[in-house]
Amino acid sequence: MYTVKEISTLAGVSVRTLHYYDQIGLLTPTRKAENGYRQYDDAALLRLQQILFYRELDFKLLDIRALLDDPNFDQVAALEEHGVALIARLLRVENLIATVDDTIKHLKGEKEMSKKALFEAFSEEKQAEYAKEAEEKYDPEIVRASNRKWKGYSAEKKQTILDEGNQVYVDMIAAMPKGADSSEAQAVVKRWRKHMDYFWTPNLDQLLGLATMYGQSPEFKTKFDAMHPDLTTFFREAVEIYVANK
Amino acid sequence: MYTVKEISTLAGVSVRTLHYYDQIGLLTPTRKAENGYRQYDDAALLRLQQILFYRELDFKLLDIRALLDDPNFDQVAALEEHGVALIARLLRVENLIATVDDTIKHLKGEKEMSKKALFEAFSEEKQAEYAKEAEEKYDPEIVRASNRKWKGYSAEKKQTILDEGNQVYVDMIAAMPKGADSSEAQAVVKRWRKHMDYFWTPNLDQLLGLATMYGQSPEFKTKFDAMHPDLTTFFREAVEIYVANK
DNA sequence: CTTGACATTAACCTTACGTCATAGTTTATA
DNA sequence: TATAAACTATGACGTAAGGTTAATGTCAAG
Repeated sequence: MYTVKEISTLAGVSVRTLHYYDQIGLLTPTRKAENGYRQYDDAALLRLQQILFYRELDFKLLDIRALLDDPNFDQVAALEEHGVALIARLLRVENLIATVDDTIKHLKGEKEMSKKALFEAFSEEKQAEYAKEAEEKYDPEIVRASNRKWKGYSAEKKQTILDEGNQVYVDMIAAMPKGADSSEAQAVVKRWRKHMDYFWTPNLDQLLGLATMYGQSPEFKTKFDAMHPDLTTFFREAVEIYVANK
Repeated sequence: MYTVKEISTLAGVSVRTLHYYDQIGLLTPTRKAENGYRQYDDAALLRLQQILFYRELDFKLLDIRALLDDPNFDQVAALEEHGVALIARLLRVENLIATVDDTIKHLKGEKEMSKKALFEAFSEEKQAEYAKEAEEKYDPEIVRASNRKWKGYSAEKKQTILDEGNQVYVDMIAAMPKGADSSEAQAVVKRWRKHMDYFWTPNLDQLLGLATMYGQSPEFKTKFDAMHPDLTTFFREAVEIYVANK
């Protein structure tokens, strides 16, 4: 048997919260001692864990109560639905982070930003985009598809594609003196994106992730460094700008 | 001059919200017409945009008011601080998504899970971990440091490191018949992680990201496929298991 | 026998609005 | 021009999930 304090520290919730959960009938103590003290057993503790789990998923407490008390409730369906919502949330947070970064740069005078760009992160279209993208991202099928795509090419085709890739890097080096934000560099990024399409179709986030990884893997770094010492940095910068300007 | 309704639809907020913002002095209308109607100009619209921006970052409305009204407020500092909080949020959401996936599998009977694993996502240690990781992730210095590290090696050293890397992949292929969760495969992953250390020190998230990217970049995929057709898939699986077991 | 840690209930406070209710104003239409 | 539809205003209450006192009771240790 645990006291409120014990449960409180074990589960990391406040005593007030336990009182409240008792009050709304979400988690009633196993029994009450003569002195009126609440007492909880292991089953109660487990139930609390479940409550916390769903609470973290932004379920309302009363919904959680209904869910835990109704044995007919389809937990899997509810979770899957919430999984998509979570991915949308993830995308929104990622977008916010990018906006924060951009705004800092903007305030430091390192970056020009239109009012539109500054605030489009929470437009309705963006929200819809998050939702759509979330559904795609949640589908593991999409990853498998990209693997199938590559496997479908013949050996020569593969070689052609790789050669085309190398040409992109060569052109990128040529564009370096003009700056990462030059139309030349941006055009190369665009071609690179198109090139990636032979394999899979990365979204903007993934595109940036790829460019970043190019600078973070020893193997790649070596190859790029051999072509030009500043290529990885420049490449990432150019992609960053490309992504920022959508 | 805009009416409440116009602003409301333009900015995607309710009329009630505008009333409320007026009430707390966060966004007072440019002027009030004789009939008492609120009227807003473009400046007000811009201020509303700023309000929405900070609101989205979870600032309290009264803090936003203070922030926007005080010209001495250090916006950059506030944003940077909030950037870290946002990354922590991102990590938490990522963890939640993983937990949801696992829980679904668990409910479908596809996966064994200890009670501990089911609920560790919101333990205090985890929260602390998020915060710490967020600070690291947010610090751009860390990226620059990894570049410096690699540049510091001599040419022979670099070659040695790359050879060691290839040896890791060869050993990984050798471990394939035992399964991705075999101690052999896991040991190779551990070595790979250590190997990466020559270049930078990825955290678990980044490790997984790297393994994923290996399967998503044509260049890498080609190299790996040449060694063994299932290497990328197996490699990622093994890293996934490694990361899951921390 | 006192002190400090812990327990109880009760009641008000909080945030950022949503939701009526009531009433005046403007605009579109019959 | 009458009237309905649409918009505006203020005021007041409601909400979720507890936080924050306050007043009081209980228990183990010194």
